[in-house]
Amino acid sequence: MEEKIKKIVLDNALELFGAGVEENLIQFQQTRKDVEGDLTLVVFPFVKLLKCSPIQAGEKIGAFLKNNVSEIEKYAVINGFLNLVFSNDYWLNQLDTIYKTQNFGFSQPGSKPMMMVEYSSPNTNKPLHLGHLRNNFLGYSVSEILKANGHEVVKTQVINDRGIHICKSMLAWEKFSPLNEKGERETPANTGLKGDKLVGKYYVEFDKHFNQEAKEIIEQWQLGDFSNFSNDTKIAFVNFEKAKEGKDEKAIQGIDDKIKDLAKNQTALLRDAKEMLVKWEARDPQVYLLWTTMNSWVYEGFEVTYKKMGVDFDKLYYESETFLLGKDQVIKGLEQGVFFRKDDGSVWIDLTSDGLDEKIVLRSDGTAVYITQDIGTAIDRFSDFPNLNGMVYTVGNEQDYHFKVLFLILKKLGYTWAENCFHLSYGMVDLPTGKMKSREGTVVDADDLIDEVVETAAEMTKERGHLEGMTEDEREKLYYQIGLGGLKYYLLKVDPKKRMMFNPEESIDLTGNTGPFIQYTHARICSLIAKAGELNFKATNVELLSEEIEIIKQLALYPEIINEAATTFSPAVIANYTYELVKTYNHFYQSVKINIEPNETIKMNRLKISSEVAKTIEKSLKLLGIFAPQKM
RNA sequence: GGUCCCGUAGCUCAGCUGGAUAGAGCAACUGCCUUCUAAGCAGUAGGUCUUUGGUUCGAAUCCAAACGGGAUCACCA
Repeated sequence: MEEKIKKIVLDNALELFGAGVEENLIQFQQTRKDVEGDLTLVVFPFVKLLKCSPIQAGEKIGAFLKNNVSEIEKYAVINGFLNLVFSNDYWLNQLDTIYKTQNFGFSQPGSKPMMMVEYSSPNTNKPLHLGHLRNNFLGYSVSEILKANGHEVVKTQVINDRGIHICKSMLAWEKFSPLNEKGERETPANTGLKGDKLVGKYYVEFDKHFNQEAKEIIEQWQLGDFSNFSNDTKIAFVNFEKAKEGKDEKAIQGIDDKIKDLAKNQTALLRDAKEMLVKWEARDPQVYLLWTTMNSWVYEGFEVTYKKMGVDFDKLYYESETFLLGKDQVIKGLEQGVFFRKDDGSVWIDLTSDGLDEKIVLRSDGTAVYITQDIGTAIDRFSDFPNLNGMVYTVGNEQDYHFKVLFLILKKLGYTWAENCFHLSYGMVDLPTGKMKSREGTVVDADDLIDEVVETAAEMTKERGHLEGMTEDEREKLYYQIGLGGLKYYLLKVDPKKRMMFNPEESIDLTGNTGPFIQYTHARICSLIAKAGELNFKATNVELLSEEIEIIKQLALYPEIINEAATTFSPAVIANYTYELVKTYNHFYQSVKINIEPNETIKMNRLKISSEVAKTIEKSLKLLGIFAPQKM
């Protein structure tokens, strides 16, 4: 409709304004809710052209449009805004089009280029936590939204399964796990612990002993005993201690941290962990066996958690397999002159002309750093999927700089697809008590949180739900759908880019802008339709109420909303739209008779509207990874 | 310190490609279930859109600075 009006205005600009007009002068906006109208044209841009008041300009354009666009029934000018009112027929046609269109709002599958979405990408040394939940829900939802918008999508992750952090868990398990009566160390099988939890426990265990050993070393130094340490260490320590004199508390804290780092670097534990990493890289059979064993425990645990979260992946990449991939690319880039080598043998890229720094891409000993493998993995993915057009990396905003550098390097290496790589940079999740810190035990565990949320949903649903006729299994499933739906909605309704506050109490709320509120509206419509008897949604000629037009208006926006959510990679756009739609519908539901409407034609039309709302809710929730129960 | 992000009601968030009187939810207070699921609806109250300048017919929205908060600046990942 906007296009139609725009075209008519452009075609008749000479007659209307006595001059041609630029297309961008024609600005539409949604009519304010408190004034009558279905679409608003901003007339300010034409005032200069017409050399008259905004009101006169509006009247002139309004009269012209009313005479030339059959769907426009009337118009009114208020404060330089031309409010157009569309005819009853127009809205009936809109409703019928929405009803008849398969998957209204979605684009033809495969009509847009193939995209890869990376999300989750956890370390395999500890269980998933609240931060991973935001990451996973976002990545999964963005994938679904891109599919809805016509893209083919490959969901992926790169599993951080190697490195010093993994060795720490392994070492701690070997050193500190108690033996049972059979002489076995702790395993998921003999403890009943979930694999990722068990490995995580030993990561914490490592840290505990690590800190203890560092503390003892510092105490030894403070007594002036440097018998087991190098002269450099002694000098460094003495200098730090000197530097503390006369400083304020904050500065002293900073220096103490540096002393602690110094001590940590001297611990036997870290030395052993590093040694283990070297052995791992040399494929030492014993270390490799330990590594595959403990990783397999973690994967079993992760699988349970992913299933609970309702996310999945099409293709997995393992860092242990990809970490060397980038080295060849670096050598190639070195030949191309993209990179340069320093005297010590390390390889760098100079990004100062792009406003960034120099960045290392290969260590002096020839080993790969983090970004090296990311270069390799990206290129590898595009060769694995020849039709791949772009990639979305769902990674927290603490890595903004990393991705800026990565994309720039790929571009400089000559990969044109680098322009289609996007860092979906999401903000941290804060708790009311502050930041999550694993060391301080303030991390919210993903499994525990989901269990709690489902438990609460169960209690509330037993209290107020409509559970009659449901089996125990169906009830359990419903509690899960409501609990998890609430949690997902809570994490997805906020703009991904923004840091957000996670309030445990609010996350299980059922009222207001929440998942269960939306699910409830869906269930209520399902109940209406189930009780309505035989349905007949043929196009009819009825006089629509303003409440009904409001709903049709919002339904008609759906294609735009999906497109916006897809191009901005923002599930929040879907969440907020769905919430608005549900509010509009609930207002209608409470003030208008539906099933109890005596006029059959009007009743059917209201059910038709209700049914389209239910379908839209169901589709939207699915885009967010949330189920829409029929009864609750 | 350099770079980047953020600052809207008591709290959590929408609105930000400039447009009308800045919106929701939670919390507080009032009403509405003999009628389709009250996990609902209607209403009251709550604002210096951090501040100051600039651009503009028009600024929460764009630009600059200040203040406040955060992230990042490893031959870690």
